[in-house]
Amino acid sequence: MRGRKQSQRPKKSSGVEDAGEAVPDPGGGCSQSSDGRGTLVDVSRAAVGKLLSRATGRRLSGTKKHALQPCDLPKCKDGRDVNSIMDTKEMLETEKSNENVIANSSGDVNVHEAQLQNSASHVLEDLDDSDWEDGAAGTMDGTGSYPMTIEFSETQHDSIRRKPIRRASAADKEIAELVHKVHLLCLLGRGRLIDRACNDPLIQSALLSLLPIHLLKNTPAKQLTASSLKPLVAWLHNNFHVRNQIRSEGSINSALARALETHEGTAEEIAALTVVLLRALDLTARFVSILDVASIKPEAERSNYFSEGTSVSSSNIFKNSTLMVDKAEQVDRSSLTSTSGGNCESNAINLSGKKTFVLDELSCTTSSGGNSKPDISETCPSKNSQVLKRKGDIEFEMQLQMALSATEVETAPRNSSTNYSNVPSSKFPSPKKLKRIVDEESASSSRGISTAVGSSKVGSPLYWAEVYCNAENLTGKWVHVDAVNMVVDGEHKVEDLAAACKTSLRYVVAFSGLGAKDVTRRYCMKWYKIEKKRIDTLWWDSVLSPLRTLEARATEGTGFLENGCIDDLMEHNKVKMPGLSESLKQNSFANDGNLPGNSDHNVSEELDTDRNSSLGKQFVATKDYLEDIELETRALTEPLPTNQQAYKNHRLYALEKWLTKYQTLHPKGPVLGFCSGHPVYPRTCVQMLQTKQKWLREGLQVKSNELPAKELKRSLKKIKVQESETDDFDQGDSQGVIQLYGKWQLEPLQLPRAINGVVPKNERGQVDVWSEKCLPPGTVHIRLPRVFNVAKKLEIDYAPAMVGFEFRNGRSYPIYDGIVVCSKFKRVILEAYAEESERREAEERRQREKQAISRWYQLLSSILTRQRLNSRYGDDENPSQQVVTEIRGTNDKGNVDIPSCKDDTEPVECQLQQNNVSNANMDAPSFVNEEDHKHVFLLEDQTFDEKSLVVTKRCHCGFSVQVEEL
DNA sequence: CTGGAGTATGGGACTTTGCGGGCA
DNA sequence: CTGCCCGCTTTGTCCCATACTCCA
Repeated sequence: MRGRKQSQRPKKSSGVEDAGEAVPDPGGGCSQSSDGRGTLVDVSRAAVGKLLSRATGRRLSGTKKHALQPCDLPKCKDGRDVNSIMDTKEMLETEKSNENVIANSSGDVNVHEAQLQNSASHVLEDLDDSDWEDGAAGTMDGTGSYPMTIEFSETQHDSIRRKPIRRASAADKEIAELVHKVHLLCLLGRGRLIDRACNDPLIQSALLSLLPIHLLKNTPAKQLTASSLKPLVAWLHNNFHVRNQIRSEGSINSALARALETHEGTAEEIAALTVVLLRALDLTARFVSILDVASIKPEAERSNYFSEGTSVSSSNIFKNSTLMVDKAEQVDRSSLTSTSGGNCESNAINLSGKKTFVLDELSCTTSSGGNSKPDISETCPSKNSQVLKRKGDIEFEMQLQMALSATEVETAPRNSSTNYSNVPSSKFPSPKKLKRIVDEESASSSRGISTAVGSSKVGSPLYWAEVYCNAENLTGKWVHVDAVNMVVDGEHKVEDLAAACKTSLRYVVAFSGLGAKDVTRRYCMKWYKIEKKRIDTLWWDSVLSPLRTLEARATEGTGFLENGCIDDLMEHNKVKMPGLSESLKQNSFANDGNLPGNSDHNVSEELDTDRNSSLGKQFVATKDYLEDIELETRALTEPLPTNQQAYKNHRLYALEKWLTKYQTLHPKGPVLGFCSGHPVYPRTCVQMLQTKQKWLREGLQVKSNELPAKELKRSLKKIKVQESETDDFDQGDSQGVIQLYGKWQLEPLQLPRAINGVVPKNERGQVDVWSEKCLPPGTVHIRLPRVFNVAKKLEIDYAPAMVGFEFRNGRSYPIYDGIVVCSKFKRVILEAYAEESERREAEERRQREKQAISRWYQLLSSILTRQRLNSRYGDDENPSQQVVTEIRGTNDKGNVDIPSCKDDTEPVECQLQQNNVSNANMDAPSFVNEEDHKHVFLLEDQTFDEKSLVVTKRCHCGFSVQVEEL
């Protein structure tokens, strides 16, 4: 039924969604496979195309409407959109070059990465083709001050006037989602790059050589605990400081090398160095990053955009950029040291969105070999998303440019003020303290220095390391290590701290072995808050699945775990959910990588195989698997939210007041707690209700003596309609309510059996075949066209099969497909149908042949007639030649007869017909010169072929005509 | 500042069992 | 005359999710 509807209902949105639909379960949560990957590529391609077309579309419309006002708002909007493409382009370019670096790393991943590269290059081509000059016209001025001023006042006015804010359309949402996805992919690529750099033996040994000997000796490789890491982290923290400026030369490896040299680096570099050190000490370590991506929703940004519009300094992105550039050049020129200065300048000057900017940017990146890219990507998490959150998707266009200049010019100095490295002994600052810092910064930014980029996110933890401590937790545990902030094992602090810095932990990803794993659960306690901000799980899983395999392989090193240890582990993790322990155990032995109800799980088949091979008395627990258990445990033991709205779609808990019409609580308990006085029930108690009819379609019927679980009042309008139609007021009560039943009130559908070859039918004399389950026992559904004729002929009882409805003209019409008959007649009917269709085909063939013959006859007759007329009246020099040409012409044009003849199953006949023509042609030359010749077909010259029923008539001149007797 | 309640709105799901004319 | 085939034409309502406003 559902399938039918989907196919019949015209899809309102297309493109990506359609592409997605073509994918049967892309990644499939647990069954990610090669086809999933392939379609991912398709989807990505379609998406990029869509993004571009949309951007182009917007641009065009903007130009059309406001061709006379180059400086007004739509024009700006127009320009921004161009910029948005530029950013996409850059991001894709980043990804592209990133992937080039790691091109040989992994087979599977590279398949879709290669495709991504392709799409990236398509994008680039397209971008280069588009006319940039047009879009840049409004903001051409390098100084930007004069046109900008006018712009602002207009813009602001406009934004106020346009008070009724247009809600984000489906297309807007789609674009935001696409941007979100692309951004995610880029950040994933970035993380992999860093991870790869952390494996550089040169850097590792260099760092190791700096390590004091006592630390080297005192760090146990075995029996590692979180506390034993503290001296190491303290050493790192004290010896490496967060640097004020960002260098833009060299690869990540060289950046790390330089950080080693200067004992300074970005937060990212220091986190990376932590990983380097830990790996150098032969510990299992990962690089962890918050992927602080562009928002998945356009609306929030939009609304913020307008609400913040009251602040002049932040109302307009162009103003921001202009301001930033001006200030940057005036104030912070001094901070632009050697290499970064040049880069920044070129970006800043061109910020207004000209083509030259992109070219500069690209040339920079290519010439420096991906060197400036680290800076781009690095600033993405901390800076760009903030822009997005505050300004909406129109800001996305500018984010990379702005991030670049802001990072180099503004953020770095600001970093210094909030930098904990300046206060080596400081621990994590309290959230309040951070907020204050943030506030101060916002204040300062509103005074004119860049407000554009993510100022409030400064100080947020974005990068850290995880070390596998095998002596923790019985089974070992991944321990959070943040050398920048000198925190070890502070996973629970990350969320609050990030929240204080307005960063949400939507995606926390751990990188290792060029792979990646989503470990958000470890750091995020309030999952319900981030769930809606995350991309569709299927997509994310399918993206991560190859990376997960790599990650698991890299951190492999199985620990043997006795059976009972699972219980210990459960106890340790304070599992409150009944059944989880059991299911986990079962799963571990069934080697099913997917835990119940956990869509985040995607343990690759390979790993499953590994586990299979080592099944025995002991079950082998990989780190990966143990971590899965840990994360799943967290997922199932989420604390109760404190606000009611969080229960609306909470995956674990429910409040009765937030249930929908068709939901109820059954059983109504246990009560897990209270929220604002409302009892909290487990989500598992929420049951879907349906009407009897709906359940019928699923092959279920309501048990006798069951009262409706819920009754809904019908809408007044419908009741009125019914009453006016039926004029029947007796049933008042039952008409006024819709009776709903739950699954626990149902039993399998028991339809009356077919008896004596008679199909039980409904009141309309048909059978509603919503699914196979709805067939009366002892009957079959034969879906063949016109099969009812056969049944009728054989006098077998049948019922038309109604398979669904079609909606046209505002009305619904039943769709019939085939018939329902008793099973015992199936064979007979099929045989008869085969015979009948054969007969029918033969009949059709005969008809076609007959028609072909008649047409040939007509053709030849007309040829003869024409020839006769020509020879009698015509003054053409070469009449017969004309005939021949005409015949040819007719053939060339593909006259109905010939092609249809070809299509037929009768090539012989076709051949014959064509031969007739050619005969005429061949014979023609013999009389060509005899202009006045009249053909005379004497009876004695005539031959008759009995087989083909062809009469060949011959003239003494040699001309012959073959005529088939009809 | 946060959260609850109420309201507005976009968008998706659901709706649900002919009829008349031409032609063989 | 009968039975079959084809084309007609493209709704309207309700509900849910979400965002916004107001207020405590």
